[in-house]
Amino acid sequence: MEKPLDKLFDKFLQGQDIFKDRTALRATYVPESLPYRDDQMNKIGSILGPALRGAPPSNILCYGKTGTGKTVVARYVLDLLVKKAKESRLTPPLTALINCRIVGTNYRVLRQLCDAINATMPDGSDVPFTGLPTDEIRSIFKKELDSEQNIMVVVLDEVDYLVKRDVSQGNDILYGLTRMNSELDRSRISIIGISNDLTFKEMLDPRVLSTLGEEEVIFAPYNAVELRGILQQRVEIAFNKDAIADEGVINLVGALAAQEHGDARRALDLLRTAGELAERKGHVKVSQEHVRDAQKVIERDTITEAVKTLPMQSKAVLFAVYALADKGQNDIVTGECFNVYSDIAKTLSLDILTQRRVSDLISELDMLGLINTTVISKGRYGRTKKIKLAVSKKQIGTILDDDIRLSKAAKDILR
DNA sequence: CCTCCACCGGAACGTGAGGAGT
DNA sequence: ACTCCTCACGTTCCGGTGGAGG
Repeated sequence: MEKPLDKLFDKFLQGQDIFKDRTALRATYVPESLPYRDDQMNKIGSILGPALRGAPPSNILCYGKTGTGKTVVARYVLDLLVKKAKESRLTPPLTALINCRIVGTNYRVLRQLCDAINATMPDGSDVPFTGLPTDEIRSIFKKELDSEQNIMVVVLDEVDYLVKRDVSQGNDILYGLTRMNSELDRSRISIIGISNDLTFKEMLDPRVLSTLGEEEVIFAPYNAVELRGILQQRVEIAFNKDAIADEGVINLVGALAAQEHGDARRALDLLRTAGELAERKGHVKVSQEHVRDAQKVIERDTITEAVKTLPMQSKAVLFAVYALADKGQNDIVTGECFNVYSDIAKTLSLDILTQRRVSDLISELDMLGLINTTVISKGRYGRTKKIKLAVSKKQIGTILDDDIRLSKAAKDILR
């Protein structure tokens, strides 16, 4: 008698795996060479170079859209710098890579920095997640760093989030970091800021900008040809020979990603998902069909994920927009949205938030890309935000229906 | 040209959870 | 037990504003 799983596992045993090393397709993977980014690498390298002789490098700001290789270049150059220093028996610079989207507050940034240099509390215990005054953690960090003559290179990935979340606080954090050099005796810090947002500079305090933006490096999006080159490089590491059906597969992935402003991360994601789809279906080769399916899967997953992880109040607001759109309303404005939201919140026995707050939630949904909003003026009839769903009604509908509380409320609200 | 609507969005403040030190 | 932190999430208050209609 044949067990159903036998066949499946046999396939894996036969070694007809599609992937050789799928980590090569992940965003965190740093390949041995980075094609098309020589200019940027040289520039960053020449700025950081003095660190090898113990001189403090200038601060750098890197700009470029997502998936243009900013982070990977920074990683690559830093790794190489440390390696070179070790080879020549010099003290390697200390490094820290902080993602400001995740580590978004002054305290947490400082804590990460402490972690990176193994700074500890006076009694030797680890620095706590919370509880200390920020000043204190700051001085702990300074003391530890200054205990020897150190050069520290701090990479602040996605710095724009720091400032966007709270302009004055974000500026404080950056100002505090740039000013720290004048408070240190022996050591020096230099900062590499990485931003997706080109307008980010405008939000910066001039004092911060002048020190932080001493040097600037621009990362242009990859074009379709370059994307193909990158894919080619990774395919050889990630996939087994002949696992890709034909040239067209890579061309297609490159073309699709090029449409998305040349996002290489996206391209690699697409390729990996396509490979996984093929693998799961038991196919031996990745075809263009798989790539197309992968694109749908990725899009659906990101939206579903975004909606599911939304706080209840935001879901209620999103649901209000959905309900209005479902009724065939074209011009949804904040006022209406708030009214419908109030009803929903009531049926769900949620607290009813103020319109001011709901307005903020709407802006958040906009930033997440779930809705689109534009501020319009209707003259005599006021000024408001026009709201549109940014994703298909059907999709939002099915996701919201999955939420038991919401789907119950839906029956009451939708007519 | 002026008015005035219906909001926008900044600022300051309050609350309560989560945690540390004493 | 009590004080002192940070921080997410909300509220209150309010000055600001693009443009249809008088």
